[in-house]
Amino acid sequence: MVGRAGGVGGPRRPLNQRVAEPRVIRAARTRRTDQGGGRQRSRVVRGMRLFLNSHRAKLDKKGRVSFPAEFRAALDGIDSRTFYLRPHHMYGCVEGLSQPKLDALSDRLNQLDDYSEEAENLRLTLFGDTAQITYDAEGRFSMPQNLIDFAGLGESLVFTGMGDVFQIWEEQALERRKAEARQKARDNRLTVPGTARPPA
Amino acid sequence: MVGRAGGVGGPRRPLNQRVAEPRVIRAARTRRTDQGGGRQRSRVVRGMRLFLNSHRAKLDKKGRVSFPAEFRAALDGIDSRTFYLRPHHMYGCVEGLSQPKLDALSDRLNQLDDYSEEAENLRLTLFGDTAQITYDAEGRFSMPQNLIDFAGLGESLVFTGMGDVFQIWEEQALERRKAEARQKARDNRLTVPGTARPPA
DNA sequence: CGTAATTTCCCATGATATCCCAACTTATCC
DNA sequence: GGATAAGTTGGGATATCATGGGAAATTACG
Repeated sequence: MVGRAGGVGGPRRPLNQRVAEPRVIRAARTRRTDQGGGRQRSRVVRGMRLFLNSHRAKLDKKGRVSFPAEFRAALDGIDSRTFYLRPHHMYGCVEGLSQPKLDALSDRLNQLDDYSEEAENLRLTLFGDTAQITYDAEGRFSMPQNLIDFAGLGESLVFTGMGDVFQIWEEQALERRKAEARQKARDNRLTVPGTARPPA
Repeated sequence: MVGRAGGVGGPRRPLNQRVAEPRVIRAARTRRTDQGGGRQRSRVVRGMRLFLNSHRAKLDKKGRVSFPAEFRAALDGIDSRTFYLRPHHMYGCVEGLSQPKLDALSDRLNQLDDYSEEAENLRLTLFGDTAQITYDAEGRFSMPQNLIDFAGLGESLVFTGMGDVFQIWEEQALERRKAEARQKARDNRLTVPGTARPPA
């Protein structure tokens, strides 16, 4: 995997980019949350495309970073330039969420009893360090300093699509995390739960 | 309720003055999260944005503090400069509520039996020390002395967004609280309950 | 009712964030 | 291979935010 070492050379295409494919990803659009019974973990909002692939980017002197064009296109599907960034609670990276994703989380948290300890802990963890971000006409946004510090972001960082969310990593930390994920996926033979589940 | 330390006199409004009666807000628990069209949030009034992130602020010599611009923007969605502050009954911080949130609480408390012990305890806890606050044209408000004392607020304090409410903490106390919440979230793998639930 | 204290309103300034413009690089199309 | 479009990068101007101080208005007290 080569890239912009020292600011010179290297293709600008996303990391591990494959040959050109149609940009519309139909699976996401046709998935319906009303299929099947049982628990529904998340909603897919019509028009929103998935965040896919990994994209290298740079922080400049003013703390600005270019939001990857494909991620902008994903948000374009819901006519939005706004997303949310928060320190990940499990990994040393920044988690990115779209407005619909945040709204879905917010809706579910609102089902909890006010002033329960569970609600207080979840709200603080999910909202207490979550920054609302809007990218500008050039496709850039200012990365909050506390997130730079938390994830150890340097000049080079990587946006990693995770479907309906994305993550932002320091490059080396991402490599370690990916290796761990691959190993665990192999160990567990990587089963993906279906959507229809019998009641508990 | 005593007034400003070092000063004289109590609250400006008579003790038993009633606040405006709460407006009717649909009970949150009976509304189903909308899975189809636009974003609708239970218990959240349309136009009101979430309180997010953490914002450091300072108390000045006159007891004024700048209400964070993003929180002003959140209230702007409902065309309001008014919010409510109360000592949190679970943590050593100040809780902030919007008018709609206070109204929603009031509405739910109105479902309780009048003069029941539960209602008396909840009403006193939630309303007995709640101050109505309006920020001025510069975005500042005067922090009530009893809240400064209760939360141990010094010159530096932090506004923390919790979704539909916010909290105001002394900086070190917030860090401890956040660490606790993150640990609890990790212990529970930050599972946020889904929306389709079997009856209890 | 007069005076003192407190609160609210108004104005100015410095710092920071956002917006705007231009240039460069890379990818795509013909 | 050249032209064009798209994406990225750099810098400066402008707008917004936070802060400090004082004047005016309001409230409390004797």
